[in-house]
Amino acid sequence: MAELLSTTYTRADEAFDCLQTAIVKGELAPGEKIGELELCSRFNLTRGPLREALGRLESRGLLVRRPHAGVKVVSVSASELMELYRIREVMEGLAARQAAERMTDQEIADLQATLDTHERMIDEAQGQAYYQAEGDYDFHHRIATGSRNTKLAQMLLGDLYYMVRMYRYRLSTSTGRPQRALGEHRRIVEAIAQRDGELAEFLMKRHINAARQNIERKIEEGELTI
Amino acid sequence: MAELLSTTYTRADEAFDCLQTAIVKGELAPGEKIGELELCSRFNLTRGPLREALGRLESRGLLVRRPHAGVKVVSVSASELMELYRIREVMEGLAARQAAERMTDQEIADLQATLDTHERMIDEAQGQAYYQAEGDYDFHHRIATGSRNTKLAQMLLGDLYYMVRMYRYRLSTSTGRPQRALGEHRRIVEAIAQRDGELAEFLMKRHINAARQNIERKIEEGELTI
DNA sequence: TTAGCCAATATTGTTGACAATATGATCGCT
DNA sequence: AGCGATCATATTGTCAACAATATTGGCTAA
Repeated sequence: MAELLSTTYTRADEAFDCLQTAIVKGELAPGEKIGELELCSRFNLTRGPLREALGRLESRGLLVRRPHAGVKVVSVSASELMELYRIREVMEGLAARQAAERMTDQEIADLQATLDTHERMIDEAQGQAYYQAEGDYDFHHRIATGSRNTKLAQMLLGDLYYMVRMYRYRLSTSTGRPQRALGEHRRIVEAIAQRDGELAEFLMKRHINAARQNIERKIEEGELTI
Repeated sequence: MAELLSTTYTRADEAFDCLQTAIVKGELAPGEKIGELELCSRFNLTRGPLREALGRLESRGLLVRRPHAGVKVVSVSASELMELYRIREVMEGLAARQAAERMTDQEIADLQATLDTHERMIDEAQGQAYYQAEGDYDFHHRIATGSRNTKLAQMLLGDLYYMVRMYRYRLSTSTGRPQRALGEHRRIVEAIAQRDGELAEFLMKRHINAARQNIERKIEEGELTI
């Protein structure tokens, strides 16, 4: 189960994907100190590719490595998670502004269709979890790529989202407010459709700020523990 | 020339540093396809640590790797360089705002002293190049760390700065305007000293925006070619 | 009893050899 | 003569053994 992609898929890539999803899904607990050979047997890998993957993961900030002492998954504190949302706020605001300037009409139409799908899922109620977990990231993913800013998309999709998703899985109890979030999404897309970059940036920043405050409040109320 | 740091320094770290500085200084030209064994002989390394370093560099976006085809240094177009400045604008704006809220009085005093040093260097005229190359990054570096936002500092210092510095070296003819930049720096520090985060963010964004427009203009005038 | 030191051990870092694959040139065919 | 396929080569990907080092447990001494 490897040669599915047209481009050749090396063992190191496989190791990287396995470890990344394992960390994101919480199968490797934060703060857990884990040995290389244990990881090898667990994912049927050999140490060479594994070490290369570990280097990449470390450079992405998902784990830390002390020489001769082993690797351990990063444990992000509540305050650090809030800092991630501050970064998302400004970066996704920029992405929304540039997306308003550069997305094609077709992409915008697809984005609106995506929101329709999300709405149906929310109406069918059982889709709440899906909406929060996947739908939300689908929306933000499209805007990041729509910005046509390669490095921006790379940083958002490659670095930040995995850190945030890691905690979305952990505090799996959906953070609520799907209807309100959908409304915010709709207004952002409207601004993009009207090519109003300034408004799109403002709305996106406020949207992420609201999500941050929502999580912050739940943490303070003790509903979520990190 | 290796065991200088208190923490143990592995060959992979050495390889990573060597390659990174080589790329930044332009010793490895962008677009250049380079073999692993050539890199090994050039930096007195063996392939294991080298490959680990290559993985890290790739994940940071400084080079691309195609399986069985070799690595090549990324070549950033002029428009992509401008996109990097857009990202810097929002991220460093956030850094300035958080620095205004969180830097200690001592750190702010040090920052002001740093600017005095820069001013002396500019007055002594020959320091122009230094100021632009190192002094500017010293200033931005201090603010990034002063934000107390670990991930933000990591992304700015680890990813963006190396990409930008890479082109600062290339278009080595100092991009000019040191006096104006120094004045902008001073005003940013004043806002931080007054704990006015909103103003600090505004001034920082305008500062970076000005730097971007300056480069953009020089490129259009043909003074700089990328 | 506890604190500090030392050694054994297990883990990581490194190395060199082996296997798989993309590239480039040569040869044959149209 | 131009184009395509095939094969040799060189480079990368992978593996397993060796060396170096941090940790852990035990021991000694205060």
